[in-house]
Amino acid sequence: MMNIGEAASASGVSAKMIRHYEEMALLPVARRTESGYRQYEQKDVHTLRFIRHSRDLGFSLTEIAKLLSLWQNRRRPSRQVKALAEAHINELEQKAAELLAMKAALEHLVQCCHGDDRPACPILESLARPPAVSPAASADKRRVSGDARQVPAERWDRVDDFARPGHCIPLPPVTGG
Amino acid sequence: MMNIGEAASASGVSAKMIRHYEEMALLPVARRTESGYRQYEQKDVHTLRFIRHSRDLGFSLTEIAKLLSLWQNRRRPSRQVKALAEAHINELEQKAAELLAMKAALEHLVQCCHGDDRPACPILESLARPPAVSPAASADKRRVSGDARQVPAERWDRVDDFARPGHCIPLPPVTGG
DNA sequence: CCCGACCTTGCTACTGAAGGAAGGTCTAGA
DNA sequence: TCTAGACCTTCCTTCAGTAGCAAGGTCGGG
Repeated sequence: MMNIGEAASASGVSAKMIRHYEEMALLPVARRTESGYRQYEQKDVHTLRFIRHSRDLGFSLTEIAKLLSLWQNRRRPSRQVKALAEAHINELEQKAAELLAMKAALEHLVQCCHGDDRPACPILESLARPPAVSPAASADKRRVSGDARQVPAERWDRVDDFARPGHCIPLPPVTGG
Repeated sequence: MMNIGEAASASGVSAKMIRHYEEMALLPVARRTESGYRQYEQKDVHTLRFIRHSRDLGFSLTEIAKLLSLWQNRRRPSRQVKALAEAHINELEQKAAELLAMKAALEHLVQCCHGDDRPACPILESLARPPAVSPAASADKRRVSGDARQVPAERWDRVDDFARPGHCIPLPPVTGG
């Protein structure tokens, strides 16, 4: 039996978050001493560790709730766990891919930029450039966009506008002025 | 001169976010009609596009503010822009690496899991496993963890605990029961 | 008995980039 | 004139926390 502080240090989850998780119903309501201190046992530390590890792997609290209930169900089919994990792997992969696409696009721009004392900068120019309008668009332009509805997406939201090859504008070499 | 809706559809930034950016001082306060409607011109649309493109590349609003001021400063050294971009590339790379590390750790677990109707599941087992305690730790254990101070970090926060090889516990093949 | 560490509840406020709803005003077209 | 819809403001919600405050209760040691 231990207080919340000890459970925290034993599990790697802060006391604050333990209370938070209890409130979120991710953890069962802790037993209390007469004076109201939360009491934990080894089993709870295991649960907290489980949560901590799951968060370290990027699972959301919703997913962790599912994992916990599978963990605590002795008759779970491991199929379900695996499915959950695989879904999460896909999320992770997709997010990483997005980041890497941004990185690639930006790297392309960076390699075009001289990065010297002159103001000419293809990075800024690209950021300011209107998106390449496909010839199909451009007709209707009146009466779009209600207030909070998402913008009609002419062709917004592609990173790779910036990865189009061939827009490195050669600058004259620095001559010293 | 146009209203916010038109500026939104012309720039790819929602009306909502235009107001938000104005409030955040990312945009100058817009002129208004007598009735209070915000008025925009082409120049503002360019700025909005710049912001939109920057967000597409994952820049934070803080970084965008810097980019904007460089963009609007005709005497900027492109060096500064490039430095900002390169710093962002590093952030992107690091975040992607984190996600991929999580993914790798999870993939390792997943490949250990039979994913059938039996309950045995190395994924759950690993999540429940205490972190491998380095022999150096374990001495002082009293008086840790104030309430909101971060946990003393025995050796929490490593994803790769889960990537340790050699804990695939072979399960007898399914025989049908 | 007192000190200091620990715990309690409950609140606020912040992060970042929005989405959404409520309730009111304005404008354009029929 | 009426009405749809664009616009206005303000506040709430998301996600998973972090951080801090207040104001108090509890526990152990000296």
